[in-house]
Amino acid sequence: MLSNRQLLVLQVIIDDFIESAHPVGSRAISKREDISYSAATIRNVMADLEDMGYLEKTHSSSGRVPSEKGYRYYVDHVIGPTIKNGKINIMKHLIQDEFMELEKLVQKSAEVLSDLTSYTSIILGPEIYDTKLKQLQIVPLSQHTAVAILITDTGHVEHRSFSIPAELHASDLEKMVNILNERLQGVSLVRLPEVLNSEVLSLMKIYVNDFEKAYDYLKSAFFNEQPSKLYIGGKTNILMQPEFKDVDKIRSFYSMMENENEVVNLLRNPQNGIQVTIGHENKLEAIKDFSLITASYHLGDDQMGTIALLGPTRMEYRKVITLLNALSNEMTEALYLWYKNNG
Amino acid sequence: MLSNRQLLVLQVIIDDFIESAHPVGSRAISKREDISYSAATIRNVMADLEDMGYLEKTHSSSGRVPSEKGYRYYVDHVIGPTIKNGKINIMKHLIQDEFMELEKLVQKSAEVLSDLTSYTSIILGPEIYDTKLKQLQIVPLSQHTAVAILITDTGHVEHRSFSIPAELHASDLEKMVNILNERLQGVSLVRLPEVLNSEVLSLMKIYVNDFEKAYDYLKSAFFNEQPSKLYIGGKTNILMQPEFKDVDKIRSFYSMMENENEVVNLLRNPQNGIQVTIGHENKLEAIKDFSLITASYHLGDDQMGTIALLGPTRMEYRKVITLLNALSNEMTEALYLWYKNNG
DNA sequence: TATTAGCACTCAAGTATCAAGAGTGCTAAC
DNA sequence: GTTAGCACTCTTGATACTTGAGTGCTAATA
Repeated sequence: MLSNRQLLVLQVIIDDFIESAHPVGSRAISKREDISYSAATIRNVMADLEDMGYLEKTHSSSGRVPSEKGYRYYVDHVIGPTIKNGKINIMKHLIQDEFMELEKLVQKSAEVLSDLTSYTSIILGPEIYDTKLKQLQIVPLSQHTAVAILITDTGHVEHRSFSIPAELHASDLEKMVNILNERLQGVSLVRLPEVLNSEVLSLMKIYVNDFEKAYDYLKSAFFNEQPSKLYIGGKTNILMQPEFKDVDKIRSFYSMMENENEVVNLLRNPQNGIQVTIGHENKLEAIKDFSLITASYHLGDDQMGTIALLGPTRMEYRKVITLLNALSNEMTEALYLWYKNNG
Repeated sequence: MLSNRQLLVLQVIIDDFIESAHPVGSRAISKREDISYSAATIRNVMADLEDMGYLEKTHSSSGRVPSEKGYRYYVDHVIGPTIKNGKINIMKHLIQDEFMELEKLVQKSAEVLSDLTSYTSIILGPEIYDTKLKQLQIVPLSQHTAVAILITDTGHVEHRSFSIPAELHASDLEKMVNILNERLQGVSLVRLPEVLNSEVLSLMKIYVNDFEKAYDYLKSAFFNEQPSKLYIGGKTNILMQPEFKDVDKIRSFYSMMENENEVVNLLRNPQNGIQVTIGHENKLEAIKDFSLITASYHLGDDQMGTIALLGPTRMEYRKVITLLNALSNEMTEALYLWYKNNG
């Protein structure tokens, strides 16, 4: 347990370092208005904090720098309790645009978020779990090709072109689409493959010649790859940070960002609320120098998606956490409204 | 006009420099098997080439480095004549996938291209000028919202969600869609706004209540923004190049790449064939250190799109130009086949 | 006359040395 | 318990020196 004075010093050092990116010395601290101790006293406190693992030196006679443990303590005990559950109305003007699709809205939010901080923002989702199939259409383009279009009740549209096998007759295709629409309308997307197997397959056997081929086509066209909707904003922001002067670091960061799967895995956040992962707490090698703050947004009980900010461990935690918390609330609210209008 | 010897030396220097990224000295050249002159002779030649502006020194006693004029000469007179109009079958396996959409195919090509070189690849298009509208659909999602879907005869799908104004009745909406489909089917996309104005507007006046509102909605939903289909591959590749150690350069490069419009403008290439822009020949400040090689691919007479590679001025011109030339041929052929199947 | 060997000269880049400054830890005094 | 004082450490930037690669020029050579 830290004494009040230790806590104060830790806090001041972290605040200072977050702002300046330079190691903080005892004299600088003792000069501050809110500190009434001499440099020597501060030095003693700092030595204690270092022994406890909250601070580090860059070399034997340097000022102190927060360790990851220090940041952890700072986030958990200093910032955490002060966060109010507010909103800032970042998205207000975005939501008002009636043409705005859900996805555009999210994308826009990612941009705003990265502009507001100087970090990289990542937004995952929304994955609407009880999204239901609204309509399935197959529009023939020519004798050999057609485009399949899947529309959900949330206005999300997926499409896939495919060639029509010579064996499959146009009439069969039509029948198939009719069966599918009849049986699958209103079925939630996650249950689609299941229902397809249990209910539709048998029907197709009866009515559609060469149903297997058709079925295979259908399945591969829609139900294989679930594209994760990932929006990244401000990828160049980390280049502003003094800790990323090193080209190798930059490269490993950008390589990671280009790999969607890795980023998605990073964000899969089982817990609710704000989640802070500092430096080596991150499982991914490429971001051992980074901190990642994630927040989820919801509709009802289902987690819908994740907003995150990625920056150096020397991050403006207070600002970022407040912002992310607010935005997550706003998005939850916006989704609720949006959904009410569309439900 | 350069003498044979001068040309030889220029060529050797450029080849060497492209490979090593280090200034090339006279001794190194004279040691080469294909060079039978002493270092002193080479020095004289180099001095001449420098006077003519084809070479530069990095400092008064350094080896020589090609100037932009040098590269220009090299590209125009050394490489240009040797390029054969070949194909390499990069895309062969890509095209065989029957599910592949045109856009995916292009995207994949961009990836392959950047993997094959160590530069950044940019592909624009395909913009199919005589793409025709196949079908227009409006699927209501709820009382207040609907999603409009536009399908072209090339299998391209655009969609936009919008809210239905209270004043607009469902029956009107339906009527409108019917009118639109009837009148606009088969109309080429570029002529869409025009035909909309001339033919459809008057019809709508007659049959649809509150046609103006509906018309406005429609227009804003589809005909405003023409999304340019831009695919970029290997953005991290330039970080491998030794000339981009400087964080500022990296930042300005990535900032530019994030701005789609700028990139698109870069590629709008009025001419056919391969186009090489070296260093300061580029209009965009951010790529004054880069060379850009563009090639167009076609269907018939219309230019359809552009493939490009962006790398340092010290680029493997021979390899890149050969590759791009081949790929442009392949894409033209692939499009032809694709179109034949779909026409 | 064209080529080459030789030599003095230049510059970049790496290395060593030094001084200044910021900061520490410890001790002794308050 | 707090602080002043002091010796000590380490970084940083400046300066100088060395080395090596490379040049330009001149005079000798084929």
